[in-house]
Amino acid sequence: MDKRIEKTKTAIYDAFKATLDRKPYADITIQDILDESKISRSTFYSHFKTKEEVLKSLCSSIFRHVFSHSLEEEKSHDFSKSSIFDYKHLITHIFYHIHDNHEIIDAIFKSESKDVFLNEMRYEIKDFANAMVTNHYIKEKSIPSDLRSRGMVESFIITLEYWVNNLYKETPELLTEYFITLNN
Amino acid sequence: MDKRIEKTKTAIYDAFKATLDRKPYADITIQDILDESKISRSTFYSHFKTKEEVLKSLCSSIFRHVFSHSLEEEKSHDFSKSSIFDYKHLITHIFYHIHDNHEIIDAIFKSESKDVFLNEMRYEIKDFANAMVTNHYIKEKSIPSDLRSRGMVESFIITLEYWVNNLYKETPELLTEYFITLNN
DNA sequence: GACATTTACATACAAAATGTTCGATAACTT
DNA sequence: AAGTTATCGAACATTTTGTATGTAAATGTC
Repeated sequence: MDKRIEKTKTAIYDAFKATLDRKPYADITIQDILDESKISRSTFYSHFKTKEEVLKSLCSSIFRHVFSHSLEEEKSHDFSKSSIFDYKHLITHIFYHIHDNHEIIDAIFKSESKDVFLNEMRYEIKDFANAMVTNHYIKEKSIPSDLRSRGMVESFIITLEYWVNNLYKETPELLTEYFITLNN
Repeated sequence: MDKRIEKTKTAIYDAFKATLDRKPYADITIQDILDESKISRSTFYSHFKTKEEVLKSLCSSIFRHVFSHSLEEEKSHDFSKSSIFDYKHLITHIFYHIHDNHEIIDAIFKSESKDVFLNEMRYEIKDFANAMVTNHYIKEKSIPSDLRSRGMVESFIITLEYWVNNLYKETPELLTEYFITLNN
């Protein structure tokens, strides 16, 4: 990968973050990002089409870090054979690594871009939730399994939201307990 | 209230809905709304500042209808003394009246404006969830009560989402059962 | 280290969207 | 019927967007 591309992209990301600190997301224009990053207009458009694309790309890069680090620290990645305790560890790890990125996450949570961030997160943790449901809730017939796994995704989200709003006072371990409780 | 104001506002709402049918929300401009509604530019700005304001206003008008109708059909409005069965009836009513508005809701759910809609809904049902939690989950100490009620709000949302995506195949009564199950 | 390729840059530009102002006209309220 | 208020339409400056240049600089490859 060309170094210049990475340089340009991080410059755009940084400019976006900086602008997000002093302006609501809706008011941010591409022009703002150009001014802040000192990147030329034509260069910007050779990488992104819209500011939404910048935000999505930024969010997915955050999640790449969070999940790659979380999975690294898990010995077993074979979720088809894993127990509920493996999930607990994994989830706790995820909370830990989310905390590593709390600065940008705090900024995003204050803005209207929060929903874009959360939707990206829903997409990323969808498969985990499906695996958990199919491995541990098979017998339950009273509710469709995709609804159950959507509930699991949402439980994780609101637990995270609670944590962020509560200034990360709880430990990741306690947060995981909350998450488990929300899903019986 | 001046009739002209209502006329203008519904013209703007209708134009917004019509435009949403053929364009993604992000691409809609105020100019589009002006063209579609035949409302003059200066008139628009005397009512709304942005298209986001239009959307929010539209959403809250939908909820006003849904909830006012739902509450009308409930005999007891005193939630501090109501049982879990009263809530079941109320929730079922809400699902019924949501279905009455399914056309615009379907359009919104397909667009990026879905999040604005859902946030408006979260705000509207917050108090119900709080009431349900404080009346029926008092003893539970294993989880903060505001987290519990946030979970209740989100359970409602994903149940609704499931319904919409499933083309309203289930009855409101069954939906309510799903909702209850998601909250133990 | 020289070379071909890719990227970034500065600038310019047309088209579109935004937001505000104003006086004339029409519709509403009381 | 009179006075108030909303709409209209047109004009306008400003901002934003998106694209198209040719040139300079950085990069990866051999």
